[in-house]
Amino acid sequence: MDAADAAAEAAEIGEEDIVEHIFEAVIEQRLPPGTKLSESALCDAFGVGRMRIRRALLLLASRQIVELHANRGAFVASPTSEQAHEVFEARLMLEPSIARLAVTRATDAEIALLADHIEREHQAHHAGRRRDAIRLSGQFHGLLAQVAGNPTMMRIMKEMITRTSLIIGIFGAQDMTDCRDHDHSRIVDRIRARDADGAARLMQDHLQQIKTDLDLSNKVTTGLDLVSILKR
Amino acid sequence: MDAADAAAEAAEIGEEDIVEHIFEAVIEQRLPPGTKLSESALCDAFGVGRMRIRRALLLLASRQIVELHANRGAFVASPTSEQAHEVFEARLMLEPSIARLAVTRATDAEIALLADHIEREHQAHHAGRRRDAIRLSGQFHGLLAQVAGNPTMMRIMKEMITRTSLIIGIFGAQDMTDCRDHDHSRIVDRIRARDADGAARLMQDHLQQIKTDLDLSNKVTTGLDLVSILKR
DNA sequence: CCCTTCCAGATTGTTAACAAAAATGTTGAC
DNA sequence: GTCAACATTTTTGTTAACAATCTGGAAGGG
Repeated sequence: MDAADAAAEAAEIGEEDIVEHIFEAVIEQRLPPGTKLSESALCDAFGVGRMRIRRALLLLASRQIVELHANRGAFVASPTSEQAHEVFEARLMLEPSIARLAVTRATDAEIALLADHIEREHQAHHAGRRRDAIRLSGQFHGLLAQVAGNPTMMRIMKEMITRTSLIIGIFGAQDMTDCRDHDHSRIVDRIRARDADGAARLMQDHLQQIKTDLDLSNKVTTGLDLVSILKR
Repeated sequence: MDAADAAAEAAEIGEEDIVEHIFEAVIEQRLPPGTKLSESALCDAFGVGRMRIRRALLLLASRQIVELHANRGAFVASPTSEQAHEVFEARLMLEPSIARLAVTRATDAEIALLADHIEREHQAHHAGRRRDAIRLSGQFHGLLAQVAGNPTMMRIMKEMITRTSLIIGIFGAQDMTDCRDHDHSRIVDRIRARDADGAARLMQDHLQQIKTDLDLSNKVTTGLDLVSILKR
């Protein structure tokens, strides 16, 4: 259906669209880490030539969302526990500051938008729509970066959020729903109250919580590991 | 000579090398903003096929170092004053924290490396080797990110540093030597003293100083501007 | 029975020719 | 003489065929 959908769009489908599509799929954990992304498969999935796919994969690789192995193809990235540490360290540096900025710059309309987003998160969570809940949970952090009003930062955050999805897919407990929407709700409360320090601290606690919920001693699920495991 | 040099390497020259080379040239302000990067020129500059060049340009575009205009070609990016604001806002978020991390993690050997680097900055500055001074000044921030020990952050910082070079090229005064090496020296002093707060504050002041030295009311120097300027 | 070696199939990487678009230069009419 | 339309040239974008590499399995030997 993806193929039909994409083919229906027809006309012009740029590599940016493909990148966006794959980003979404990774965030929703429909593409687990280590999944092979063969060129021919993607070609008739999106109904475009090999060149576009190749460029899209290169862009995704430059964003650390896929890994390119020479003569072997493209695979959805499998972050190591070290990389997971890195990502959370970076997010802990950035996102409290982003929350501060959001407090400063959020218009009433944007606050309403955030509240609405949280409502949808809440609904998806209670309706058991796990996939939507995961996606919305990630998108909340992206929305916050958008409210902060810095496109450069947004781009960085989009990468971090997506990589976090991969990390949770590898190291997270199965019942874990990424972020609890309650944490998000409290952050928006602080934004509404124009409490920059409070929002920053809540964001820090929130990220710390997510990180400690992970089991960073687990190992990767990529093909190369099977080799090293089964070699014994 | 670049062509001969690159051709001499021969054998295998990956797109990463090309990207790195262009990064360096941009940091040293040998490639001013708006410079056209025609494929054929790059082809015989690096002695590789058009495909490699194309991939390198795409990677550079994904890092906001070059702009790709459809059917027009690739140009060295010309950040707007808004984008300049964004970059400094992001750096002001990141680098104080990076400085803190560096204080925590720097080994004695790394501190010696930083001191050595500053010495070279000092020499280049006083010898009037402007190009070297600019490059070393930028590299100091990269080195600090390296000491902080987070590759993900290093990648982000490399992009920020390079974009800052472009920004200074557009909005900076001609006599401006990017960062004064004295600021860097004081930061390393704080690292040596294991004073995280001090290092972070100095870094913040340092970046703020650079930003206020810019004249962000200037306009771009790209081809499109000539049109609007000469139209009168 | 297991291991190594080799071959067929499939997939990726590269090259070259081709198509399309933009920039440039020229001609002709007003 | 100036402007506009047209033709040429250059540059970028795309496609398709070709080459190189890896995967998986089968055959052969230990």
